Amino acid sequence: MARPKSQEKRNAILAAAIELIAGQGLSIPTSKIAQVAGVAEGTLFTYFETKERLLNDLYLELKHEEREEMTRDYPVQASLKDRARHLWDKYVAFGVTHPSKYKVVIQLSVSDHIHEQTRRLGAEGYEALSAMLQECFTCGALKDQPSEFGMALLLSMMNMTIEFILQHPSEADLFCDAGFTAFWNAVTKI
Amino acid sequence: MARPKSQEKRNAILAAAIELIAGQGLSIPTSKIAQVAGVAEGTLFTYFETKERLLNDLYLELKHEEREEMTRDYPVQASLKDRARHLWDKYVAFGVTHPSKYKVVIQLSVSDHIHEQTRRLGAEGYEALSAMLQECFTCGALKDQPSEFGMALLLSMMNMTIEFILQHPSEADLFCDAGFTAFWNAVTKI
DNA sequence: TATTAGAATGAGTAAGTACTCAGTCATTTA
DNA sequence: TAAATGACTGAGTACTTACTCATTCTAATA
Repeated sequence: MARPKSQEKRNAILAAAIELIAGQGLSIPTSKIAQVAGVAEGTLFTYFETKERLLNDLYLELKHEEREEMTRDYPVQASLKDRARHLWDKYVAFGVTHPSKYKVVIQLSVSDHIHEQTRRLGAEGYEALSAMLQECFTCGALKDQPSEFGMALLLSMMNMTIEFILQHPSEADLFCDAGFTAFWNAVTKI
Repeated sequence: MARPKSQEKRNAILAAAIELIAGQGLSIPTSKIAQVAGVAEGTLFTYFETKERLLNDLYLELKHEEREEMTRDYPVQASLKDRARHLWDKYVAFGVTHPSKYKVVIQLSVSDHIHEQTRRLGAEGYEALSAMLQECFTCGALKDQPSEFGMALLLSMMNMTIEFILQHPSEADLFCDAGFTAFWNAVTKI
């Protein structure tokens, strides 16, 4: 029987954190985040115990969004190549249309603020993707490698493509295509 | 006519910064760096005007070392594939045998501490590599892409390989090989 | 409507941090 | 050897930051 926390405020804090971290880096003060979110600094700490917790929660939130975006409308019945292409396009589109979110995930990933536990949680839920990759591998030059290798390869190539498009936005489709072709050749050719 | 600065002390400061940043991140205090380097905090500031300057100088130093390592013993007369393989092996070996240096470059790259000017300086000196890449492209699926795309692709695949090996050190050679095969297929197949 | 749990506030606090500077010392040159 | 330059030192300074807490407000229930 009391005032409930508001999802809206929580989202406002996370949104402010995204914009500020993308622009100014992880050392942005909590006071600034609260200010941009339109709440008092104390309020930030009723939603997130510590700044570290805020960063870890933010990381999970973004990873979750990424995964949702990738697997929305996944064409289960389509050919292997079309399914791979679907994931590729969705992930790249997510990064390109939300550059701040993309930058924040990257910054958090290489920082020392994200706990091992958080990383593990963020990497969950990719079973379908992993299975698909396994399938891609079966006849290609990488058929003896563990599926984690393929996953790492795919992720790094998608990230490279996003970063390249962010620097050369006028030919986004061209580079998205080129990136996928490179990946497909890397994985399926002998 | 006075006491000269010592290259040794400068190196000690940079070495301390590498180890500490690799382990604790960029927010490591200058006092700690000075302490580990075995000099007074004030001394650090006679070698580097500001912490930012220290980070930018460190970035350039590491980029330079990377490039030196890559191009040492470059087999100018060898086949295209052998030359590509040489660069691949040297770069990956550098990252794997100097994980702290590798981690620091990556952290600096995505941070907001490195100036545009510094980035440009760090990217200089890759003309030979760029020409070689152009040659790799000529008959492959990526023949219409700019050479920067190939460069970005190569770099991201090498970094992925280094990171994967650091997590699975027992089969380093296997993954180094797999990574190169993936790259070669990505770039030369149609 | 009255009660109450607990959300919201923001000035305050304790702990750092980058950088300074007055004094000391080492090295070079005249 | 003496003078002069500037490197070396580390306590001190000015500033920033994550987090607290006494107080005020709000909404859900009895």
